[in-house]
Parts: sequence; structure tokens; C-alpha cells
Amino acid sequence: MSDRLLDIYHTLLAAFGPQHWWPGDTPLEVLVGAVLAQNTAWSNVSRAIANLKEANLLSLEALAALPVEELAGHIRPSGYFNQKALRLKNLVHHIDSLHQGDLEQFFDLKTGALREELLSLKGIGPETADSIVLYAAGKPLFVVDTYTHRILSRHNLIGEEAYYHEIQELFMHSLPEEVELYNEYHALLVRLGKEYCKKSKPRCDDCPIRDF
DNA sequence: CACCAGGCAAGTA
DNA sequence: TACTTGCATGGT
Repeated sequence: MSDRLLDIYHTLLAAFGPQHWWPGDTPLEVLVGAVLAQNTAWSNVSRAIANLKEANLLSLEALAALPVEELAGHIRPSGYFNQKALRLKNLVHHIDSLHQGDLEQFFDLKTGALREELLSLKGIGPETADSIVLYAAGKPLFVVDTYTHRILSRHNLIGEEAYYHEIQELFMHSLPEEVELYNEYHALLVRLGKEYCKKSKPRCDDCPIRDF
């Protein structure tokens, strides 16, 4: 299995090239993007982030001072804006109260501790936590999303009912523990999913990994 | 028009 | 434990 996962990675990289994830300029932007991206098309997330940048709100200080209703207004295009505004405010408040509003200090936690703190917050589930750990903090945790699950299951590499944690373990036990590899591999799976493994329109005949 | 997108939490039985 | 539902915009 480990060799198969590595073969798939190299095949995807050859087919698509490097994806240059995460599309965010700073760790804070990546953190915010991770929450806004929950069950939402990236085109909508990028509009919401552009609004925040335009209003000069992309800093922990500005976000902490901003009333939740106003934050909701700015992130409207990303959908679920009331929930996501609350989730962002909770996250910012956590960093302020437990880590002196210092994102670097927060990210200095050991990988496991950082993940647990993120998971303890309302609105941060496994995928969002792992995305933040990998793409914002730069620590090696493999991110599993719906595409990862669907792609592996359609290729009979896991069962349809596989849990998040066992899929994550499968990758992490099969691959060298490298941030760059985890980063690129997840991004490639999303790329593959968008183009070839959509829920209702799979293009399995042309799929770059149809033989795996 | 229906369906989907880089989820998560809360409610029900 | 195992389903179900609400949250919401913008693209296809």
C-alpha cells in the first residue's frame, strides 16, 4: 500500500504539476481561509478574504476589535457567514487569551497539542484543524477531505465507510513524514477530485490514476 | 430548475 | 451509536 500511495503521488505530480498550496500570503490568511473554506467553493472564499483585506481587517488585532455582526457582513460571499464569523471570533479570542495574541507562539506548540487545542474550539473539526496545522503552522499532519475519501474509496483503496482517522493514518504510516509532501499530495488530490472525481460526474475513463 | 462546494455541531431515537 | 438537519453564497 505504501508504494501504491507513493506511485499515485508521483503520477498526480506528473499529470498536474505542483499546486502551490495554500493560496494565502500569510499564516493568518491561511488560518482564516481554512475556516471560510468549510464546505464552500474556493472562489467564494477568495471573495470573502478580498473583502477583509480591502477593509484592512486581516490582522488579529482588527478581528478581535470587530463586532461579530460586522465580520459576518464582510465574509458574506463565503456562505454560512453567521456561523463562520462566530467561529473566527472564537479562534481569535483563544489566541488572544491563551497565547498573548501571538500566532507564532500558538504555532510553536507541539503538533499534537496544537491539533488538540484547535479541535477543542467550536467550529474547528478534524479537517480544518489539520489544514491549519499543515498549511498555516507548517507541521506534518496529512489533511483528509471529502475528495480524499471519495477518491480512495472509488479506487477501492479504502472502504466507503472509512473514518477520518484511519485514512489519515494510512497516509502517514505509508509516506515519509515531510511537510512538503503532505502539502502537495493533499493539494493534488483536491485538483484530481475537482476535475475527475466529482460526486455526480466522475470521469473515471480519463482519470490519471484509473489504473491504480 | 436541481445540485454542488477544500465541514461542523446539535438534535433525535 | 447512527442517522438527520441547519447553516448560505455563487457557479454549473
